[in-house]
Amino acid sequence: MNINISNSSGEPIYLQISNQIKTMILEGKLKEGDSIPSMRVLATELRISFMTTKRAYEELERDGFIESYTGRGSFVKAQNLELYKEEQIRRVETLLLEAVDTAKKAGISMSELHELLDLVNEA
Amino acid sequence: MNINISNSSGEPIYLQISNQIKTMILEGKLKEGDSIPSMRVLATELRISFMTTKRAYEELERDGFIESYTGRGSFVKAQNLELYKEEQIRRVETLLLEAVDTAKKAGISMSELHELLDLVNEA
DNA sequence: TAAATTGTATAACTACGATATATACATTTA
DNA sequence: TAAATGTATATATCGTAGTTATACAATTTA
Repeated sequence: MNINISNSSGEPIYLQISNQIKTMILEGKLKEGDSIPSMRVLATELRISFMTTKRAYEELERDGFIESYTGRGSFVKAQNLELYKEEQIRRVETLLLEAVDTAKKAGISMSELHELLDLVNEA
Repeated sequence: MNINISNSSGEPIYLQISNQIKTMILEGKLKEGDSIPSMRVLATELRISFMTTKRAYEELERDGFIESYTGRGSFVKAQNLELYKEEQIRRVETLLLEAVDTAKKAGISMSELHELLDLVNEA
C-alpha cells in the first residue's frame, strides 16, 4: 500500500494515514470490499507502532469508510456518498455559523458576507 | 467594574475579562479616555492573580481597545471602527476559506454554499 | 522626596490533551 | 493448533495553554 508519512509535517501520523486512505477511497482507487493491509503489516511497513495504525483505522471506521473484523482484517465499506456529503455539510455549517456570528458582531452585512464567499472561492 | 467570571465555564479567565471589557467598549458603555481598573485592583476584586488581569489587558491592547502606562493605569483608546471591521473581515475570510475547501472536497457547489450561508444566518 | 500605586518582564509551575507506544487478550483463519 | 488478525487497557512522552510568583521600572501622590 502506497502510504507516505513524514515526521516533519506536523500532521499526526495517524491522520496522515487515515487521510491518504480516505482519499484513495473517495477517488475510487479503493472500492467496496477491497481489503486494506492489516494494522500490523502496515505498521511494520511504516516502522511505527501498530497501535498508531489502529488509531488511523479507527478514524476511518468512525467516518464509515472501512470495517474491521478480528482475525480477518479490514475492508472498504460500501460508500454512502449522500451520508458523507451530509456530514461535510454539517461541518461547513459550523464554519459558516462562526463566520456569521463574527460578522454580525462587527457589523458586516449578509450581502458583504456573500461577496466575501465568492471572493474567497476565486482565490 | 462589573465583571463576572466563572470557573466552570471552560472559557479562560483572561478571555472572560477581555471579552467583557471589549463588549462594553463596542457597546459604548466605555468611551475613549475612560480609565479602567488597575490590573491589581481588578485582580484583587476577582480574587485572581494580577498576571491574569495583565494577560486580559494585553489582549485588549493587542486589539487596539486600550492603552496602558506604567504608574498611571489603563485607558480606553480612540476606537478605529474601520480597522476593527477590517480585522474581523480577515477572520471571516479565514473561516469562509475553510468552508469552501471542505465544500469543494465534498462536491458541494457554490450555490449550495450560498444557500447554507443564508440558512445559518436565520437560525 | 519617599511611599504608594501602577505597569513590565522573566521564569516557573500545573494541568490537560494529544500522540504514540507496550502488552495482554480474543477471534478467525489456515 | 499455530499464526495472523483486531480489541482493550494502561502507560509514557510531549507540547501547549493557563495561571501564578517574584523582581523590576515608571509615575503619581502625600
